[in-house]
This record gives sequence, C-alpha cells and structure tokens, in this order.
Amino acid sequence: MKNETIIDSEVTCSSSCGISKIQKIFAGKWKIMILWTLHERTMRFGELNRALGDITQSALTKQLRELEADGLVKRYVYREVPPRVEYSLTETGNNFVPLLEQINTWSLENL
Amino acid sequence: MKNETIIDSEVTCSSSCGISKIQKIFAGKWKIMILWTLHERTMRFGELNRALGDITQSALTKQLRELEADGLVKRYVYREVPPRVEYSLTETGNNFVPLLEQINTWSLENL
DNA sequence: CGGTATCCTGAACGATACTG
DNA sequence: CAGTATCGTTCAGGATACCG
Repeated sequence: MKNETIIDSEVTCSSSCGISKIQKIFAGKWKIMILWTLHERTMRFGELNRALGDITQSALTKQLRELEADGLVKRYVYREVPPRVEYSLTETGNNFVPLLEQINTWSLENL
Repeated sequence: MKNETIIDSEVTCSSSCGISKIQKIFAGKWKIMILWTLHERTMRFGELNRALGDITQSALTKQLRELEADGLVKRYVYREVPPRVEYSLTETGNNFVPLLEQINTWSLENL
C-alpha cells in the first residue's frame, strides 16, 4: 500500500527552506536583539551600543554590517563633525517586526 | 517640555525580555532546524540524524539534550533491543510551530 | 563619535573510536 | 541503534589600541 522506503524525503531542511536561511541570521549573538532594539525607532551607533549592554564596539559594527548586507538594517551617515550615524530597519526588517513581537510573547510565556 | 535626558530607558533588551531568552535557542547551529524537522512528526534518533544532513551524532545528541532541558522536545525510550528512541515536540514546542511557519514564509519571501 | 586593525580566547562543533 | 568519550579545529566575539 504505502511505500515504506522513504525516498530521501524532503522532510530535510536543506538549503532551500526558509528556516535554514534564517538560521544564519539568528545565529549571531546579537542580531535579533539589534532588530528588536531598532524595532520602534532609529538609533545612533552609540545609543545602540549602550542599549544592548555588553556588546563591544567592534562586534556591534560587524553585526550591523552583516544585517545591512542581508538587507534588514539601513545605515545613514550624516556628513557632520563630529560624525553621526543612524541605524534603522529597512522595509524588509520592518516586515519582520510582527514576528518578533509574537516571538517575544511566546518566549515570555514559555521559557 | 520633554525630558531630553533619556533615563537609562527600557529600550534595553536585558535579560527580562523574551527576545534575549530565545536568543540562546536560536544560537545553536541546529536547534531551529531540529524543531522544524520534528514539527510534523515524531522521529527516531537516526532518522533525525539523516534528515538534518551534516550534523554529527554527538552534536545532535547535545542539541537534543538542550532542547529537552528547555522543554521544547520530548524523548521517549522504548525498552527494546536494539534500542529505539523517539523524539517529538512537547506542548510548548508545538506552540512554537505556527511561528516557525511564519518565519519560514517570511524568510523565503525576504531573504 | 563611530569606527578600524590586531590579537586572542573559549566554546561550539566536527571527527573518530568505542559501547550496552 | 543510540548513544558516550576524547580529541582537534575553527571562528565568532571580546579586549585593546589607534584613527579621521
């Protein structure tokens, strides 16, 4: 009746599935928290740094560059002295916010 | 009118917020993919191992133990020879599935 | 202020071998 | 089959110093 030999089934989450893609983004120690911190307002580099607490400057810079490359975060440099750089979510980043909110809620209720 | 000095505001995502709690789960290289793979059916250790592709036995064991400790995955040992162990999502784990589905969709559309 | 540039450490993960 | 036990490696992130 039923084929017992599973044909190398696509239960597998290899490369093609969304979950394995997002893994790389969430893997970063600070990335979700950066998105969460930016979810309601634009922030300057220093603010973000302070808001996150224990992250180092270099780590923050790196994670921000990666989020930028993934199209989740936007960087705007004001040509001023002293320098001023603001970070905010992109359109794509904003689309993710509702999910973050749900995740937050779930997490508080279940962890 | 408005207090310009932000009073060490609770924009901060320190410990108390759900996002920082879930970070630890997402941090594991395989955890979300394990949850995703188990999201529709119970699987044996070996099946899971194969479904995930490149993970090693020892790594899988470790990640499963951690997911168990976090109450997301259930482990059932059949007292048989040869041994047989089945893994499935707990109630809590199942509650997370709808979010996983949304995340998957979002990921496919945005990454 | 908002970065780079180095250097370095720890933990996570992989590889491999062995076992009830 | 489903592990455990070791060992080795990689590399993300921390620490620190310096710069436009």
